[in-house]
Amino acid sequence: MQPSALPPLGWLRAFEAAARHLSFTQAAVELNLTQSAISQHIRNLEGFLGRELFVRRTRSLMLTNAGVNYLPIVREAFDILAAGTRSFIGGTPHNTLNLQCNLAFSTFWLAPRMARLKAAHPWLVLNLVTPIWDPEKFAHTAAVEIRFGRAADMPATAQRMTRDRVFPVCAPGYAEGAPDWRRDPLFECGGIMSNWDYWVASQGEALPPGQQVTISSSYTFSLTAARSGAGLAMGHETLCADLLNRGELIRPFDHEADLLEAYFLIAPPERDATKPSRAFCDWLMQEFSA
Amino acid sequence: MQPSALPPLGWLRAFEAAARHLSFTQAAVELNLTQSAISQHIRNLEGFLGRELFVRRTRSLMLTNAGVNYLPIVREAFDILAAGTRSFIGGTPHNTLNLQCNLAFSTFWLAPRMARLKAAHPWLVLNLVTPIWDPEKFAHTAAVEIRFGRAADMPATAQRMTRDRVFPVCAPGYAEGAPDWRRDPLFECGGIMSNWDYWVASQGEALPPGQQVTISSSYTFSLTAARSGAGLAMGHETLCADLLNRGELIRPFDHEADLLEAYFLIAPPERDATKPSRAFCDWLMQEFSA
DNA sequence: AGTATTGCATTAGAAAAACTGATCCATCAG
DNA sequence: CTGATGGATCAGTTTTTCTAATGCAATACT
Repeated sequence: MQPSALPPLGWLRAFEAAARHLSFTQAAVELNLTQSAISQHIRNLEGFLGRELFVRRTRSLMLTNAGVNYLPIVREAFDILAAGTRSFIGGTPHNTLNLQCNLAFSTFWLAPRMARLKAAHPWLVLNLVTPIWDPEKFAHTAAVEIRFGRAADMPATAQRMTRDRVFPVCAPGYAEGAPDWRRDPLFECGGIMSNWDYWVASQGEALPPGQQVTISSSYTFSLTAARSGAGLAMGHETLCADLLNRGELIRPFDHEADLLEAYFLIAPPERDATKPSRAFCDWLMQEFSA
Repeated sequence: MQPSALPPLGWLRAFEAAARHLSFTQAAVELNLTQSAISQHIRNLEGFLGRELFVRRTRSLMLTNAGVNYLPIVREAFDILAAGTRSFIGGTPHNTLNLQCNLAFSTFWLAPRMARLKAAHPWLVLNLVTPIWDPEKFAHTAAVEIRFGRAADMPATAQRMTRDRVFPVCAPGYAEGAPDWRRDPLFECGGIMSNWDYWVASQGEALPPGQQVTISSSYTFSLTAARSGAGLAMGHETLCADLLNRGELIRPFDHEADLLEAYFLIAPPERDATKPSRAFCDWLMQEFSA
């Protein structure tokens, strides 16, 4: 982060207010300043950014395109700071939870259980953040994060939620009911240890030299490929449970192995948890223990 | 927004740096200030918030619990401002796109097509923001938003993507192939016009007085209910296409009606679009025209 | 047309803040 | 016991922010 790349808060605040009112004078009233101060702040900000933010016509004020694009950025940052600071100071308790998790968990585990969550905590507003193809970026955003990986890679506060098994899965009618992992197309997602090599090795065998595995960047893709009948994917017990139950996927082989990774819950320490984060975490742990 | 509830940017910056280095002196070096200045800023911030942020022990510095909780808020706001401002000024071009859309679109349309997107733009990093049970909160965050609703409710810049039809859907084996919308459980999501009443009325009939519709807060829920064999849901052509193709849902009745709502793409104006947003929007429109 | 009004720009100076440098104090290492 | 480390404090300076007064251009009104 290059902190020097940030304009002073006051300039931004002036910009935000002026953009909202489309009037420097009005903005000045709102911020308890003079119109002169607003004018200067805007000018400074424009100088800083190297672009005009407003079109000043004699009687009316308009945002330039640049202004239109910059406004949401500023708003967002303010919202976060304001909401965070307020709830921190002890003002309005928020009922919104920012939750970060990966696409596969969101699609195959969370989405089907959303109705249950809603039933348990009707007041809870969830905001789901799903970084795709960028698992490294652990958002500062989210109050609660669900992360997939090995225990060793987790921070000390992470709580293990799952203890999975892995096994191949495919579409019901695939290969007329006679799939063969030695020949058929195999799918898996990159960056995890519990892959085809691992499963095959766990029964004392090895993939034939010619047998290639298609590696995708998200678990969702490989599961989707298998579901659409493209081949065999390595299934994780927890995420596949629903699909197996509904008969959208089947297990063509009996052999299964331990999933070396697991889903972990990373949440603020108990005593500082907010109401939404506590409610969600409790619900989550309960779902997993059931 | 109560702007007076925000501490000055400088204080926060000092806090962020000090928390990172766990040292006022180090933070001072990073920010090109004196240790004295950092110390004062932190003290001011602590006074403002009414809580201690650090535990000062003679030789070492620790964050308090309050500090630990406040840090992510500050980081997040900075990240947004820094990233936004930087890309705005024309520094590092970002390859990340923040996209906001609802859960149903994300689950039933986007997720299955993610592999295609990845193939078309391998460099693109997507960050999906899915507000659940709070459709009103249009994130300022997202550079691109996909919003569902009536044309009249959209901003002028919104681009219509879909022109859908609605029709009932249910699980393949439901009611032994003889479903009856006059009697069976009906599901729909609240807040949209193209509901059961509308579809029934469009063929000149009316729901029997006793016939109740279960209203859920998200389209995903009602579709999931139907898919699991709980009853009949009102299907939208675009979102159900995949499920119908895969045979997970069927259309028990022929009659269909126009979907009064549609999905709209809300994106920055062409000339100010960033590379990721342009790439994504182009891909999206192409998918829909195909 | 002439005048009043509205609204942003500009300037100089006052007020407030941020910052520094010197110094103090507590703790820890040796 | 002594020196070094690292934060706290304070007085004074520098910088930024803000105001008040004024100017200017365009519109509204008579």
